[in-house]
Amino acid sequence: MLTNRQLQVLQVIVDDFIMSAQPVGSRQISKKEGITFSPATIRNEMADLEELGFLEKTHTSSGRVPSEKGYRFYVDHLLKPQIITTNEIHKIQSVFQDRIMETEQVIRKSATILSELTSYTSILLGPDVQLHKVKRFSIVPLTADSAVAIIVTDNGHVENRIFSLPSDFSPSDIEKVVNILNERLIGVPLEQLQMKLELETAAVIKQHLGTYDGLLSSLIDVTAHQSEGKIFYGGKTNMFNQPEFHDINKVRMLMELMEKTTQIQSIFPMNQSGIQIRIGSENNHLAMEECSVITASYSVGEGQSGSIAIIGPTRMDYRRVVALLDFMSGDLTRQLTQKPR
Amino acid sequence: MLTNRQLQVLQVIVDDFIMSAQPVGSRQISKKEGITFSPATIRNEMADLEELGFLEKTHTSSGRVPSEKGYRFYVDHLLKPQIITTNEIHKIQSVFQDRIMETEQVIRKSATILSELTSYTSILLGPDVQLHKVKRFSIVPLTADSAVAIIVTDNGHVENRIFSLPSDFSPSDIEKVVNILNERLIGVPLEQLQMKLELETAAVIKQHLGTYDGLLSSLIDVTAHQSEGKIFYGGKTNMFNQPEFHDINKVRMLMELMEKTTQIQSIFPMNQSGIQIRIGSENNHLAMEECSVITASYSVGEGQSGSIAIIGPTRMDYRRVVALLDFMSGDLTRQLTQKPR
DNA sequence: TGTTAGCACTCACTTAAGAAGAGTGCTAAT
DNA sequence: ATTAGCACTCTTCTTAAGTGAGTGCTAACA
Repeated sequence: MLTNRQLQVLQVIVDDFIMSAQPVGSRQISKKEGITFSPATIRNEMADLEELGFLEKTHTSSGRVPSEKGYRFYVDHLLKPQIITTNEIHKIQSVFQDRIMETEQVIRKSATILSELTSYTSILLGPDVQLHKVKRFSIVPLTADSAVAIIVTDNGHVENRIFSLPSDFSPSDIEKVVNILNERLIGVPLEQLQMKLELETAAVIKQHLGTYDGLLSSLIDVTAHQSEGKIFYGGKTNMFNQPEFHDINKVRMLMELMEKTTQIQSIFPMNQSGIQIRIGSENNHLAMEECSVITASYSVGEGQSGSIAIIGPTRMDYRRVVALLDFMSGDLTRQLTQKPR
Repeated sequence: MLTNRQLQVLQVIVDDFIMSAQPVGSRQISKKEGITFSPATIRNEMADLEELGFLEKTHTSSGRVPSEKGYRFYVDHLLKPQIITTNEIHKIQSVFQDRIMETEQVIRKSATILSELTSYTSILLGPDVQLHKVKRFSIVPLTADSAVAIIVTDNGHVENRIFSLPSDFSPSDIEKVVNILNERLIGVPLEQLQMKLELETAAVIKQHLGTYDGLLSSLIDVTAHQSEGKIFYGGKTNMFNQPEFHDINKVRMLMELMEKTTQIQSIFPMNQSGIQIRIGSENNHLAMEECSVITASYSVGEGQSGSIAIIGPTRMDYRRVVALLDFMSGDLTRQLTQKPR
């Protein structure tokens, strides 16, 4: 168990290092307000804290730097919630000010604002389209042998895909198919669409139109390649401003990571609500060994949810980012749920 | 006018520097095959070439490096067309191998392949949607006071946008409007849509439905915010591999440039066909003072066209990039025009 | 017993100086 | 006109010494 004084020293060191990015020395600490004991005493405490694994030195005679364990402790026990300013609130709420109605636009703008507010990089995961429900099907023929299938979901999202038509397919056939689809599949969540189509609707279509295997497989194909939750970034280049990322290779690895959608998906914890903080190697990713990721989630109506993340150096301003993410996720949930989309 | 020997020396220097990124010395040149004269002679020629502005030194006693003017001359007069390998041809053509039909997917994949092939950064501008013609309108009501408008174009592109409905609007009203729109506006290019809507169709709608100013302005709004040609990148991080971009600030500026869509648009020459090469400061952009941009354009059917660009260091492999861009733009045009989309 | 002053020691960082090497420009010989 | 020879320049690498921030330990002190 840590003594009060040790807690105090740890807190000051982390706070100071977050601000300055420089190893913190005993003399420097002794000058902080609230610190009543001498550098020598602080050195003793620091030696203890280092022994316990909360602090590290960059070399034998440098000041101390928080270790991952130090950050973890700080985040778990020393993080006092911060109140965000009305200015920040206004800025976050400005996402909705000009009545944008597409969820996608809202998320995109949120990403930008969040990165501007934090000066870190933001990653927003769009709400999971898989849970949207079909509102309307339509098929628009383009040429003799191709057409575009369009699926509108209950919150106004539009999926579309071009597919090839069997050669002997008439406009009235298309109309029939569209009617069948709209009769049978409205209200079905996208994730179940393919299954329903194959198991239930296929038979009906065959019955009404003879066997149109080509069309069916095309339709199934259409439903198979639904886009997953899209990813939006804000402030990708903000990393360049962090002194710990003046090393080309670190920035490069991060940038490369962000180009790979599959890898980025994996930094979001599954099925976790509330604010999650992952520090350094907790991210299980080489490129992010010196990064922390703070995630929150928002939801649209019941069930559908997306995620917000801020990725910054382990030395990031946890207090502020947590407060901002907390508010923004709440605001997004509130606003996106309010108006049915 | 340059002598034959000067041309030869300039060619060797540029070729060598493109490969090695190191200043080229007289001794090194004298060892190249085809060079029959001594280092001393070469030094004399180099002094002349420098005086003429084609070469530069990095310091008093370094080897020579091509100047911008040198590259320009090289590109204009010394660039012998290169034949691309069948391997490269296959790779480029693989874009179409799995019968992707969405133009957007094709472009996206092309960007990736081009960056892999060149190890530079590729930027592809999607074909200009403004010239697509309306194939079908539809409006799908979402809630009592909102609906999504969908425009399908003749090549299968789908635009959609949520808008608010006047409060006293019935489903049958919507049907009427959709019918009117489809009767009047099919075949109209997107760029003229707003104008036609305001000038011609508005009156018809009013006549049939009484004055629905709210709806009209919403519809006009829908057509106003058409997405411009989208931008796709390939190999954004390839720049990190170029030795001249080991400087953090240069990479940062480039990355920031690529985040700004408006600025990126401006690197594409307007209304130019064929291969265009812009070297260094010819790009009129601070971030690209040490970059060259090679652009080509492709077209989809008649009229609509998009652009391809490769951005790399001024020291880029012009021969190869020109050959690849030339082939790819031709292939894209051929394939995208072939099947009506 | 906990706290603190004092001091030797460590290590990164900076500056200076010298040595090596690549390449040039000029002059004189071919 | 071409080229060999040579002095000169400038970068880069290495070594050495000096500086300063910060520590750990010991001994004195409250």
